[in-house]
Amino acid sequence: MRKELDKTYDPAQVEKRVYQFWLDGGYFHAEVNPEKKPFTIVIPPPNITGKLHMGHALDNTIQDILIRMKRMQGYEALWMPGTDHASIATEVKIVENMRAEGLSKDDVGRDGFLERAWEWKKNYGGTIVKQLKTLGCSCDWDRERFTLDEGCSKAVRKVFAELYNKGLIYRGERIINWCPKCGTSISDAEVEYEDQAGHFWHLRYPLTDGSGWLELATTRPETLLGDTAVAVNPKDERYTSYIGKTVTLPLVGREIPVVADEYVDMEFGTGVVKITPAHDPNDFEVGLRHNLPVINVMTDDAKITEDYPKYAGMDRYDARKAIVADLEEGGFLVRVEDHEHNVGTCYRCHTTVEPRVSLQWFVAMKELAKPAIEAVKDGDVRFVPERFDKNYFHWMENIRDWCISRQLWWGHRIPVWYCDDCGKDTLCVDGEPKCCEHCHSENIHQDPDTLDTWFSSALWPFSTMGWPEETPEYNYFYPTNVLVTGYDIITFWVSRMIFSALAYTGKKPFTDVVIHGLVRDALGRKMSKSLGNGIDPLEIIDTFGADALRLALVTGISAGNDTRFTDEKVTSCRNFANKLWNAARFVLMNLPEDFNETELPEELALEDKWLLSQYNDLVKAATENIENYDIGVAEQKIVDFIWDTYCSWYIELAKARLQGESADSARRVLVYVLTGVLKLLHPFMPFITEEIWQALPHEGESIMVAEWPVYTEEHCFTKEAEDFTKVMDAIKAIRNRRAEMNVPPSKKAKLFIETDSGEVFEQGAPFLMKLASASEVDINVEFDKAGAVQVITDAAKIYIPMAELIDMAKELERLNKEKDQCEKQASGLEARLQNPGFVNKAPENVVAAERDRLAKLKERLAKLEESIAAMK
RNA sequence: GGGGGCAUAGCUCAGCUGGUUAGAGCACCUGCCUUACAAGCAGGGGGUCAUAGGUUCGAGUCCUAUUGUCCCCACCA
Repeated sequence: MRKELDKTYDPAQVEKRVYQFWLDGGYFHAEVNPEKKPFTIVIPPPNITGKLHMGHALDNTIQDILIRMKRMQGYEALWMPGTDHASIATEVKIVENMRAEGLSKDDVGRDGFLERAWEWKKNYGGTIVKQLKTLGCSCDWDRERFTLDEGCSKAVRKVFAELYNKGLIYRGERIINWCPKCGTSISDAEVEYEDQAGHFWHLRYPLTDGSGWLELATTRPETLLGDTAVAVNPKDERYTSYIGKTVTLPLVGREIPVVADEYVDMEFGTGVVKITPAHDPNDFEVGLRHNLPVINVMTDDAKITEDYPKYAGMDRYDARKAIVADLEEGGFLVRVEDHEHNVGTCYRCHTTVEPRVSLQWFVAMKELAKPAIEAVKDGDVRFVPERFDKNYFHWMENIRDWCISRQLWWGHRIPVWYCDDCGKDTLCVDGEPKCCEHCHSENIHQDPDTLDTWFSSALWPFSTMGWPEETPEYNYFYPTNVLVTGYDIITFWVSRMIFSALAYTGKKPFTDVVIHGLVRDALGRKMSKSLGNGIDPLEIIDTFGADALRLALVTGISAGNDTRFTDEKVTSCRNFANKLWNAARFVLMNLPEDFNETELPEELALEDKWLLSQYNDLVKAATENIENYDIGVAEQKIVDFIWDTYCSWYIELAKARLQGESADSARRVLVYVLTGVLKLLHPFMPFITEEIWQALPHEGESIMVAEWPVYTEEHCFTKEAEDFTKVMDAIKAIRNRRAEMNVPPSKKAKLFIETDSGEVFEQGAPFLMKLASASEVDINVEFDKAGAVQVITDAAKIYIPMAELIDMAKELERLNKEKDQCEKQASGLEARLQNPGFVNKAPENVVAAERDRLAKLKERLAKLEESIAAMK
């Protein structure tokens, strides 16, 4: 007996089972296969600290849609999964956990800490992977990778060594962004700026020679302790005479020079700037130009150093208060203004960063950026939508050296050892060096720092393929085809993958970069922890099913634009799943037990050809849309086809046939087209489509590996489709009229049709009876037209004898109104067609279409006039 | 300061290289338990496509300016 489906689709009892079925079948696994063309996507590796949020859900749904379609199209489709060790995020988490036990990093030591971190990774690192599985992602889990696993680490060390040997990685004292809370440097990209209300303190610094003072303004008075100069613009005549003199630093008493530097904006403030090279990036530059000393006044946790006993140990903000008070007392404070300014904060913890001079490792970016810019300019790597290349160029063209060392323990340790005797570096990418390679001293120690997380994610597209080895996977699957990610991560990750890939593999990492927007809440707000407006995808899956969630996420999306997630959307997607489910139930209920046909019948009826024609067009359009990454458009077309074309029309049409002679061929068409649209829908809604496909007559093991439908000339039934549209138009027009007159469907009425397409309407008669409440259909026969309702379409004039229901005056009014509209349109068209500009310059097909339209309008007008005349 | 997005029905959004009468979903109104589905069916109302110019035979679509709004980058202390 054929499997009975429940009346309502219940995703909960389907999804787990189906996913396991796929896993058991090994359908997600891709292998090097010279017979097939490869298609590869690498997953943006989620952080092991992460929980699946809507952003992941969208990102991975899009990837799954692409990879599932390509797999069905016969590509060897690899979706490479994995996770990111997320140095700061994870380390912060471990530290928090330890704090709960009353322990600090120093208490447990480096090895003890790493042990805990790996333990944590073991316990929780897989959470997000499990969650991706509930979403239905068809990743090749056999190949799952981790940025800190042996292979990735090897790639990291290899790259470090290459850059180091080329002199592109260097160690130096630079001003960097320091997060006092995380206790580490962070790169420029990791700084987020936010507006904060602050103050502008106007101070005066007395000239050492006692000839007066210079007034300047600052937003950070506490950095005064580290001032090593005061600067003015060389062109500023007000201050020319001061250049070369010295001022005495208030509270500190240090004598510091007045220097001239272009950097100073004469228009801003007083035109005098205090220079603190150790705590401001611009001041640092000024300091370099004028050979100024760099005086660091703060500790790692942003407290004042011991060098200033009065303020030592004070937090930078407490020190600010104390210093301002002292300045005021000393008569150095002129006035205080309110001042709104942008301050940099740590992207992980949002603590205000402290610019700080320290010894760090950097990657020299200028040279690496060049080919990366070229690759996008030449179109080797393509952003979708294109406009994001502007962001990319801007970033790449103005790039500064990348600070890659982090004062953290969780990550790839810098493979450099320092000699305690000669002071030189020894690089070692394989294990530990025995001695210093310069003086052979055994007194060496490894750099304690680790690398920026993004250093390893930058290698992800090829480190996961086995690089630096030339593995079969690397040769076959790399470069990858598509990268799918949000616009918020272009600079962090995408740009770094591009330059890394070009520099180390000599190949681009991927061809297309598909950018999607953010998933916002129903009010258009960013989902955030602090607002508490986040929607948990797992809860949505529990309530509505993974398919509904996936469909809701891609409904109406367009590349690069944000989308809103609303209850209504996911509800209607769930409803769609149910609709499809019931359509399938209907088809199955009408299949005899021994029915196993998957092919079309020899003889196709008019409506079959119409449906196949529509379906054929859908196949072409949807495939092209997905290939062009117009996921939202493809989704809409497929859903519309299923709901409207297939369910509302064809199933209803089929009902008129299923009891009769052509039942068998109707069944075959139903099954054929349903199977086809299930395939088209499968990338979007993998679970329900598999469940239904299995219940239908089918060949093969799983819809996942069934053949993707292809457009075929054979099913271009243009003429038949057009003919059948005439019948549909008539049905719609009749329904419309009956609804307007409030005639219930139960009240059947005779139809008299006058038409030039008699044969078409003969074939359509059963459908007029079923769908337009006709009791009988007479075509082109004589009858008494008096008192009949008249329905006019392009192809026919239909009379419904319902004298008792008609208000003749109203009927006449309606006909006149319709006539007026027709005339208006016709005269507009005529004007256009008489315009020589239009006729001569517009393309032929456009002109022809307009002519055709006018002809149809005129026919219709004639019918209307005739009807009006008859009523008088 | 530089760059970019968006502005279309009450709401959320589609609308590809300019070409019929601008679409969908939700909401709203009317009528239906029509034997797959009330998570459904049939029908309906509702838009001077932000504003002002321009290019064109033809503009929601291209150009310029304006307004509003959001974002990214820079960071004048």
